[in-house]
Amino acid sequence: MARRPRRTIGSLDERSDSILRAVIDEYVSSATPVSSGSLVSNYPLGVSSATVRNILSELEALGLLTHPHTSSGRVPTDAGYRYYVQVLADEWSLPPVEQRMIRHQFGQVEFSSEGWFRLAASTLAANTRIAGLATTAKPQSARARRVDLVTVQDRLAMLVVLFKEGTMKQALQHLPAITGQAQLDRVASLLNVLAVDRTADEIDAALGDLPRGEESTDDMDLLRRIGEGLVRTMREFDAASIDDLFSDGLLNVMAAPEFDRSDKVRRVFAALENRVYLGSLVEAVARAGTIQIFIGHENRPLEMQDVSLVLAPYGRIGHAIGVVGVLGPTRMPYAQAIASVEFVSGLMNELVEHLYA
Amino acid sequence: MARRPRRTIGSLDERSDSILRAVIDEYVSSATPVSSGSLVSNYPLGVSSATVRNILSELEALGLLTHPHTSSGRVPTDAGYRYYVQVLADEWSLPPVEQRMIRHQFGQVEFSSEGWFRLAASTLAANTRIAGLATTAKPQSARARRVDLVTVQDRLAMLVVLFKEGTMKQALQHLPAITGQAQLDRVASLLNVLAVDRTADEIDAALGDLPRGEESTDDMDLLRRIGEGLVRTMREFDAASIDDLFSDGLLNVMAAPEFDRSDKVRRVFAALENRVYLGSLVEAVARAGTIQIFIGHENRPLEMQDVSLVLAPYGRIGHAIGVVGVLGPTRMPYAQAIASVEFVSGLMNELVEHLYA
DNA sequence: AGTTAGCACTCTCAGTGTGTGAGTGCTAAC
DNA sequence: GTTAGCACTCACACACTGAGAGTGCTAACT
Repeated sequence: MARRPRRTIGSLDERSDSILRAVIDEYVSSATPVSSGSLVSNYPLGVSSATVRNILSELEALGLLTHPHTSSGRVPTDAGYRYYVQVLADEWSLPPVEQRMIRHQFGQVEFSSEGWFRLAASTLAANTRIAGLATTAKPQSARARRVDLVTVQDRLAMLVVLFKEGTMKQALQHLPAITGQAQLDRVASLLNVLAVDRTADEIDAALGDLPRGEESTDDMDLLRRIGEGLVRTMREFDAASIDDLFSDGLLNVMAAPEFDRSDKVRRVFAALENRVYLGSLVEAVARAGTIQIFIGHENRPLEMQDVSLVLAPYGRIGHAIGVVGVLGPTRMPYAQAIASVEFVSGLMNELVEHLYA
Repeated sequence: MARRPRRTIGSLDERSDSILRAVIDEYVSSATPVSSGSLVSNYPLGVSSATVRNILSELEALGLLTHPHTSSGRVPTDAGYRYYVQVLADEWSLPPVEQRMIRHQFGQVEFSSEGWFRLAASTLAANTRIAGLATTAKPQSARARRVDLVTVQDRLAMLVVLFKEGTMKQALQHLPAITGQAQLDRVASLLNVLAVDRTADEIDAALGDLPRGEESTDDMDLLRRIGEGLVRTMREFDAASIDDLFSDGLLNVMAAPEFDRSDKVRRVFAALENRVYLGSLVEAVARAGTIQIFIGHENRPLEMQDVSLVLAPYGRIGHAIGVVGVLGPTRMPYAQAIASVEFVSGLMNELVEHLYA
């Protein structure tokens, strides 16, 4: 042990590193506990299985590996994966062929409000063989780009808000009196003057500044009323940390042997349906401004503790931000996942940049 | 056998009916093969288990029941369920308390493009303990209610189409030259004159009728170009038989014992992700104009052959039609499912009627 | 000292019996 | 036509077994 540098958590000697890397690579691809013997025969370690065993038990003492039972091979712990992504996996990058292919696909798809997000999710799923996720780009405080009013019934109108970031919302508006499309058009153009390029708070303020009192006309009343509806709609939009979530390849995850029984799968799905935790992750990623990895027990909710997520933000800091990433069993190909997610988020960045330059 | 009326498929005698009903009810709630003994002790049949056994084997000979193995109880076949929904289950209806509760919930929710559909799906899921489904109401040939053009970049505009039925689509439009919002507004109002209340084909025809040749102005060129984009967008919308599909309670289905292994669940999910078959079902239901039930092997795709669907249309025939329904294991509470689906589809009918009167 | 061969030990896993209980189908009596 | 009685079948749970994989330890080697 004197010939090798001393090891502490966060910095093992080179040989331990390469053995840990080998264990994880092997386990990720085989999904079965890996034995000392299989390591020496499949990896150029240059030592015997006995030596490997010694090191394996050191790694186990450090908490990076475990033992399902006495006579079985080693399995990485969450801490092992964490060390792997932190120290061992920072070199990998997506092969240029794949990069070109993905770029090409993104070039193909027409923008259609969802097209890119679906594509991002499905690209990630196809590339990593686990689940791909993508959220729409959402600003902290959305700005209106255009507001429209359309009659639905005598006293019912549809308010359509198109945001600067490309998404839109619609809401029904009850009207105090029978109102024709002509009047709605007038009010809509007033509302546009008031609202375009503004946030909910700014529109609210502008509404307050409107002349009040005697000279108030029908149009003015309606403007105020619908303006309030607009502010409410925009505030609702602002409040959510995820606007829309696209996923693809959940079937890949279900196919993993760790999810052979459906109750395991169910837990993951339950977690995905409850947007609260995902929202908090998205916020964390947006705040960090860079790729983040959440491994197994690092996830708060019990039902997410045997999955890992790799998430990266895209968009413009301070403006609209969305997140793309993958979700899979803790036993996932982290290096590849990281590379893919980083590449796709970079691509999404370019697209956003290009579209809203 | 002389005292009882003769039995053929489609009309059993009363006692056989009630025993079949008992078998199915029992199996639906217990999920285990039901024995002659459990029937006599849980249902007021008034005969001994031996007699029940005789009838059970008759029902089996008719193909309505099976035997997993010699010494086990009976399990309904798909044909058994079919007989059940056709002959035995036509009396059940939703208790008034539930009806009021559901009505109330629908009253609560603001219309927000998706609200009702989500609610329909989740109501059905909650009520039947299986998965609820709802598609948006989609016309065969959509009519535009309003068209909008918004600048995105110098040579890029967003075309927003709001349909009469409440849904909307957006698509990017490349422009031949740098174009300001003012010009886009002019073109949009021309386009509205041309397009409002018209179908894709009608708009296409109207575009053809536009004056051609020398006097063509910038606006006219743009109008033609964007009009074509509009027609394309509308035709795409028309082509799909499902616009949007909302589901809730898939977790309920996963919890069923028949889906304990995740590969079974996977098949169902795969089937749901592939919209083609679902689209064909939706079309069948819309064509029939009334509730339709698809049991197990009656479903074409292999991966759907151990689930059943109960689907009912809503909307206005000839106009927009959507579908609500449930999906669950073939072992589902059909009577309750039928009642719930019929009630919710009725409710959706009212809402549509009210909104687009 | 670090490394390695050898070996005993442990534990899973697949295969095999075995007994029990549930549930049927048949038969003969009612 | 119905039913009690009974033989028969079969899944299931349990225990046992041997084989194989893989470890941890020890003693020898470099």
